[in-house]
Amino acid sequence: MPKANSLSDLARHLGLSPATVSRALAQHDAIALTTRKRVADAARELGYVPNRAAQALASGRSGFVGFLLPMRGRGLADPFLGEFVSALTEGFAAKDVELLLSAVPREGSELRHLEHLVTSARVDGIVLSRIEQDDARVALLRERELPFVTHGRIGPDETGYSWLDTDGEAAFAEAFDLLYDLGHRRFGLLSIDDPLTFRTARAAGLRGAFAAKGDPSLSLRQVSCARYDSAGRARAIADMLAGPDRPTAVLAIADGLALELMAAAQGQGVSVPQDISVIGFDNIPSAGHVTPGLTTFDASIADCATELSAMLLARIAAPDMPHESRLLRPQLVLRQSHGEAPQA
Amino acid sequence: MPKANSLSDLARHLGLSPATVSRALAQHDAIALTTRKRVADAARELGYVPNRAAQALASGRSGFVGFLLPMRGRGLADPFLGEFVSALTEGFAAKDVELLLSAVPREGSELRHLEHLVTSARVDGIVLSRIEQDDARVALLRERELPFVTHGRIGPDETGYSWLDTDGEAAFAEAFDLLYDLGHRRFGLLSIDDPLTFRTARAAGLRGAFAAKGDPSLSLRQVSCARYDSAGRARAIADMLAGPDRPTAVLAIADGLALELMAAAQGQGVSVPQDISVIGFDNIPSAGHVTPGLTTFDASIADCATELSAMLLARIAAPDMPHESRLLRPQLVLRQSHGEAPQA
DNA sequence: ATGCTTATTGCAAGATTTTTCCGGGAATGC
DNA sequence: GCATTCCCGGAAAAATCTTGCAATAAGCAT
Repeated sequence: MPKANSLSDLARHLGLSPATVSRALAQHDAIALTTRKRVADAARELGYVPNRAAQALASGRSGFVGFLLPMRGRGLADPFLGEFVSALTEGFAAKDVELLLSAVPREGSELRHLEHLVTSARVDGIVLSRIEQDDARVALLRERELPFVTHGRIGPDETGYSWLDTDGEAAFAEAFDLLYDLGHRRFGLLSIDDPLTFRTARAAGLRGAFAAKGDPSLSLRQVSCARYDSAGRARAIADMLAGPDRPTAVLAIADGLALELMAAAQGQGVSVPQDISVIGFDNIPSAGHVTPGLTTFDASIADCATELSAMLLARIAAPDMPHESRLLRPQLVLRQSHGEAPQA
Repeated sequence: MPKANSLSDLARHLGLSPATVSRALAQHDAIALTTRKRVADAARELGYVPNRAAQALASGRSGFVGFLLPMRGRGLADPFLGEFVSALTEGFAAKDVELLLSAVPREGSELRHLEHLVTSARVDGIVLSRIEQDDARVALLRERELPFVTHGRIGPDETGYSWLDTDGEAAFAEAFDLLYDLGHRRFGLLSIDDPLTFRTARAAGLRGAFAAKGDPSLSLRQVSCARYDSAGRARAIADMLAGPDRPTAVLAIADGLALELMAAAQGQGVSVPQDISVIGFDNIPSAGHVTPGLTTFDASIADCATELSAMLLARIAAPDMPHESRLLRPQLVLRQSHGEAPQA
């Protein structure tokens, strides 16, 4: 069995021009159906597979979508990164698009890196996550007119780009109400310093629900720390648990923090949930494995990724369509880390 | 500031030929150092970034490395996938190579998919994992002479390709000896049905150590299940725990199984480690979060990935070098899921 | 027959870079 | 001063596919 390695090989073998073969394989309807079939059969027979680089150069479409991976060293990968990229990859595969992982160097500007990625024409679109206030990456991509979607959004009512977000505001309000109804009055919010917008939304949700009660006996202790600084986290957690008037209910911005808080509390004889209730966010696998199980919100990261991939494919196919957005309501997973407020 | 979008733009601007500019940017020593510097400065100034597709077409190098991602649906991604691809991505980034994630469709041959990937010239190399007995993918890549490295190996003494593996044989022998010294005599091996070679190696390690004792009071109960069938796993675990002569020490081929076994045991009033000792493999995050903490082996997946990326880059740079291999000794992480054998 | 559609296919020009081959100028040695 | 060597840089080909436009063939009405 001979092999056809290039389009012209295949064309010669069929007695057709390369142009016709190219269009036949792409299912152009300018090509007779019988010809298309003949070409497809021959291609399969001869094991012809188009060269992606040539395709990209000629068509201006690379067939890749980019995702930026910030480098931060051992054990600091997002716990749901695997699930997220898996679902993205699968979503794109339906349209024969592949996911390109691009490492953002530890020091050096992520924006520069993104610009490089875009101008090298390596990708037809970008999935952006970890959205910040005034995110310069969003501005760059809009200016360059490269299709992109974001996981998270800058402000509450964005219409200038396509985004998907989990409704952290509603979630934290729901958590507050749940705990309030269980008698809690001294609340804590364990947050992060990074200017990621999900932090703001969740905090706003909590504060909104808090203010809505108009209950003068309510108090809120807010503590935050740098996300990837374990000493800083320990300090923040210690602050949260310090003093006789420490909160009886703590909302943590992410499960990782919630788990560390639970461990620290138990380490100093404060038991969960009898003395302190803890609610997290994300529902990472460990949340179900600790004792007591961590009550948290499931943001169904894989569904987000699937949805994002569909949104991005749509934008790539029709860049001038109006922007879409989706706000997903995270699901409260009730486990054992919350309970009634302790008697004063 | 003008923009140079193509090599000829830049060349025109500099009054040089595209050829010279190309070579200058690639640091060929046929180009005067002063010229190289002048070109580099102009490129930075004008924001020139080479088009990757054109580069790939002309040079035959895509600048991408492929990794196959089997699709199996929600929540079934490997728990260390995130860490693995993160470290791979970072390792490749040093040489400006990016990682391409290619989704292997749920049904449909992985081999066909791989062949397609290779003949489309999308990637300069491949990282292969989940190595099986007589793995056809290895054979294919060798035949096609595409650089690749494997995480795992087919047989004990492979020299026909470059591999990196964790020494599961030594690890399981070590675990056996540890438990034997704690007085255990009735052993269990909880394994998987899939013909992945790490299964064989770990089982061999256990059986070798077992046989080496020559102790007639020793017994071994072996149970296995399909990896992604939760009913099957439950059945296997039930079998493992059934009967009055159930093992007092179980080695699980992977942490996921170990955790489920622990939960099942505790669910039926068998306490860990008083009644039964459990040791896993992989050290996934949850292993440290469960109660009691799971004693397991840390295969330091990120180190493996870093090493693999270096090996593959070396092969791509010099495809005719002799093959390398690395056998990494996993580290036993002592937690609380193992202990002395119960009194008979 | 003639002319007009319509349906198919082919030609040639890109798309952008790398790479091979080669000419010309400068430096070197005698 | 002449031949030889050494560098440097230019022209053109090569890599493979897509696409706009031209061309051919076939079909049909007049």
